[in-house]
Amino acid sequence: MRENKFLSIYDELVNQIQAGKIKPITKLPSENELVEQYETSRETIRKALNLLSQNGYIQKVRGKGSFVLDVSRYDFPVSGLVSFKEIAQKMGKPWKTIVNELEVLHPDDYLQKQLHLSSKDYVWKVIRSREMDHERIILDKDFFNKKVVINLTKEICEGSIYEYLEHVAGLKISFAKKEISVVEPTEEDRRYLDLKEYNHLVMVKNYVYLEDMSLFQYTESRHRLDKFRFVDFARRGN
Amino acid sequence: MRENKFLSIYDELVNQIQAGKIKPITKLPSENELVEQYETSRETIRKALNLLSQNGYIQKVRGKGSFVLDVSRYDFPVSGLVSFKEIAQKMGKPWKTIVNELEVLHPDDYLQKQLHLSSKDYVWKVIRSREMDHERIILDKDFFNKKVVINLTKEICEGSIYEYLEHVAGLKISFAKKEISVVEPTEEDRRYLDLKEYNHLVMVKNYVYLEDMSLFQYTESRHRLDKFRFVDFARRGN
DNA sequence: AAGTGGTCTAGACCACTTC
DNA sequence: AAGTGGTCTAGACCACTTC
Repeated sequence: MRENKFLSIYDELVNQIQAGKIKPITKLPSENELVEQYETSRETIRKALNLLSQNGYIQKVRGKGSFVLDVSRYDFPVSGLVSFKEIAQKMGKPWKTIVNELEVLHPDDYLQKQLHLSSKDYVWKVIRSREMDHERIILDKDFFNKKVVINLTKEICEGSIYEYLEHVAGLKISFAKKEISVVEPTEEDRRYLDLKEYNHLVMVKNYVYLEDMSLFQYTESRHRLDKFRFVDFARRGN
Repeated sequence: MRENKFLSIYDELVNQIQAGKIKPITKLPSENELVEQYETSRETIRKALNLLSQNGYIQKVRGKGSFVLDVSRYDFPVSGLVSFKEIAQKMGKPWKTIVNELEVLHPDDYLQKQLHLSSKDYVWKVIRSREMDHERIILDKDFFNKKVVINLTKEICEGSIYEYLEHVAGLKISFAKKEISVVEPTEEDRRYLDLKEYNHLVMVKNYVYLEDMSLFQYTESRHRLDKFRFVDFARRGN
């Protein structure tokens, strides 16, 4: 009984929806019925249902009830923070990460501005090529505040840096801001990517913040045009 | 006193943060203090604070308090549903919408699949060029289920169709799914856009759902590479 | 030990939908 | 009139942080 009550109710309902035990378009039991089923209070049931709603599992309609949405249509994760490793594994394709550069240096002007640092600070610079189907299609340029990320190795960078930071280093990532735009490739891009004839690439800037509100990571993910795909799921209001 | 209590508290705090009366990094009054200030219950204060947190205004830390984030850094709206009109006005540039095509027709195979319709149904087809700084940089191809959107005119399409649908037609839009990818321009794109030498464009597919869970709109927004920008703000966990 | 936010309860009144 | 979800209250206990 360690887990929160509303979370375990949420988990149970998610499982039933994903297993197809509760079918799309059908109505969930009413909040009062769920109160009896789970022997809890209405506010606790409502917390579970609001989570389901926020995550796109149900649609609540005042006066009517909660309806199950067709989850099978959303083939991509809702969350905005997804690692290359997760995506590659989901797609079931052969993938590899190549660590091109790994070093500690003082941030240049641009990086000072992105990470809110001074020229006397230190940052980790990690340049990695992401290979899928034997083509290098993504170039990830990660910069970490050295004060926050003390230690990094080639082995860590070949796996998922996120997994290391969250589970081993114990960092608590709270939010991230992404900016997507299209740019012309640099010499570096041509060196580390199999760019083919494409003369543009999609750049995803990523600013990552910790729980204490400090910005500790700036990343540029540079994607070959033909392999780029981004999915966003936006709810309006409640 | 028509508005919800938690919403008016939320609005008041947002105003104070945006006006700089509550400075970034400073701590908000504790929940118990706010309970006294606003003469309400703690759960109501918590609803207001959770909204602030979800919308990126504050960061709550267990045992410590709620901290104000630096809002000035997020120059773009958090929400995923933004109309061209809103963006253009925000940027303060001269803009115009040109309605190229407006008609009712049976959906073709592709559209039947996108909108889950049959060949016997009817859809509105709206093709609009979006002009900013005297260049046509976005081509919006909107398709609406005729059963839902009964009436459309050239005048409506020249403004914001969203505004019309939500405020005049009374439709309640609940969520939308976006897919961003890069494609080669078609003959249609070349006809309706000032494409310059670019031989790719960014395509944003948009699936829009009503409150009753029905999919009623499919849109392709086709952006000239150099003018495309998308910002996403993702919170992790609570 | 005192203060913080996170969870939970049992009750109330309300607006909206259905019949 | 009965059922639905939305808001609100006044209280309780808890885990975590600070001193």
